[in-house]
Amino acid sequence: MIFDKFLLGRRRNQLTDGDLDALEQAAGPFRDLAPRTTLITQGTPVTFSTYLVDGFMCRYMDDRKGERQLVAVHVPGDFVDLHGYPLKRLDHDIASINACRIVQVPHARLDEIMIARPGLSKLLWFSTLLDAAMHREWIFRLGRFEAIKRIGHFFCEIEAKLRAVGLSDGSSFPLPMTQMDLAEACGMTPVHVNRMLRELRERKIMQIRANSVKIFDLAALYRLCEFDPGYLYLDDGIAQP
Amino acid sequence: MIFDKFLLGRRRNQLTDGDLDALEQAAGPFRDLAPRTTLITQGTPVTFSTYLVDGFMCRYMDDRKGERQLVAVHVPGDFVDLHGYPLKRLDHDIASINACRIVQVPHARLDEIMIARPGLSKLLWFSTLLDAAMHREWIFRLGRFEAIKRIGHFFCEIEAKLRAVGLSDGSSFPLPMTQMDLAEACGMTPVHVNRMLRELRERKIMQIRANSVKIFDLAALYRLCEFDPGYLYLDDGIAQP
DNA sequence: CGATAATTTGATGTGGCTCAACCTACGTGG
DNA sequence: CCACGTAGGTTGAGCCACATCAAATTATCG
Repeated sequence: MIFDKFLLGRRRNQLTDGDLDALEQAAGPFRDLAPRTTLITQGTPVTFSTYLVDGFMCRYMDDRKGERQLVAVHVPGDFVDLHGYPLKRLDHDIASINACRIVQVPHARLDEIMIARPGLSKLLWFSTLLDAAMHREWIFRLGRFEAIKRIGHFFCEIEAKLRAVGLSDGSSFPLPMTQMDLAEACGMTPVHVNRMLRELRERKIMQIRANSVKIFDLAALYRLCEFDPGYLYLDDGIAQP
Repeated sequence: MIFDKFLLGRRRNQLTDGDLDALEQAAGPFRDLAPRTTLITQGTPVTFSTYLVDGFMCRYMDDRKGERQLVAVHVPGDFVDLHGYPLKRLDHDIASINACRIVQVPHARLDEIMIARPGLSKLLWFSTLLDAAMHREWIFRLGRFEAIKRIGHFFCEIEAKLRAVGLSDGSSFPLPMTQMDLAEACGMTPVHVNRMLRELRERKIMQIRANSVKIFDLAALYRLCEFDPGYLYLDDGIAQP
């Protein structure tokens, strides 16, 4: 079962057995990625899409001075660059954060799915729009939140996504990101990330160390960052604080 | 010809006459919207999607204190909330900026298109992913650019989009946004927007007044904001500075 | 165990915010 | 056709959140 986490927590029940079979048939073999490996470079034409089986990946853009901004962080069960199928080339880079396992689906196979399986096609489309919804929330966060809320909100999102696929129990979860990574995700400097993490720790809300996050008070974290998981389009009951 | 601007400048030639007919058949009658009218409210289930024939619209989210962040600005030829079709409800509000003309397409008709026209379906999917690509650029802009580049980059994007549908000649175009709107789009205060606009004026790069933007030196503007229109997925030759 | 990456802390600078006033354009009604 | 109200735009003064720079401390791993 390669796609056992795909859309888990989100309309998974609309995937028929036939749909799942079609996906499994379309997928290539498992591939392992070393940590911090660039998989796709901006602008290069792409002919397959990548599904993340295990590990964490990210998408990012660099400016002229080499300053990096993450635009997405991906967890197991995510179709990392399914948007590359209609787009044909990507406007950003994609890389692993830690050691990852992926499978790749050739776009030619997706063409067959588009013709034969409109229901599955619509769900694939839906999954790319989830990313767009998260993009919007990131815009909101960067445009209107101060540093501590930006960081906190980011953790809320990752926690909710991981919970949906069974990788968080609401009080702790793995996260192989450095403070530099967090800074690149939240539009701030690593130094300031460090100070904000200290504040979250001192306020007994949460703590991050050794690639693992501990949440002491998820309700307080939600409150602090005005977190409302509606934009993640999760099935009811998932991601309550 | 309702959809004469749809995907103009972007793979328009992949739309067959049959595809266009199917779209025209699916669309309801013209509808006129007064300026500053909310069309869709966050969270409400949607059963149709809106295509913008004329005017400017925007999508936005508000925080607890009522501070607003725009997440997209739409121009004629945009399918404003096509993403509502797979998503079924929206995570943000949609409103007109000035007086707009729209048509609406029931989602039931899009279901028929998904079954009968995989090629058109893929182009519709593509058009929603254009918005996602713009979202990513907004994230980048908010996370890594200082105020003057944020504003300038926003103008570059709007100009390029308008040029693709024939509404800008590269040196001037209509834009019915107030400085407050610009502030909400660029994650800053109206006061600071005003100062940055003054700087752009004094540096003889561009000027905005009476709902109209004049660009004195587009190449300089591109240079200032590191603008690269690649993420707009325009056909070659459009949007050169 | 030494090299290297990551985290932590302090001191100082500044871009953009806040608050407050004033100015200008424009639509409406007397 | 002018008086007035209102929305939008402009400017100044002071302040603060976050950046920058620099250095020390602590993990991590071959």
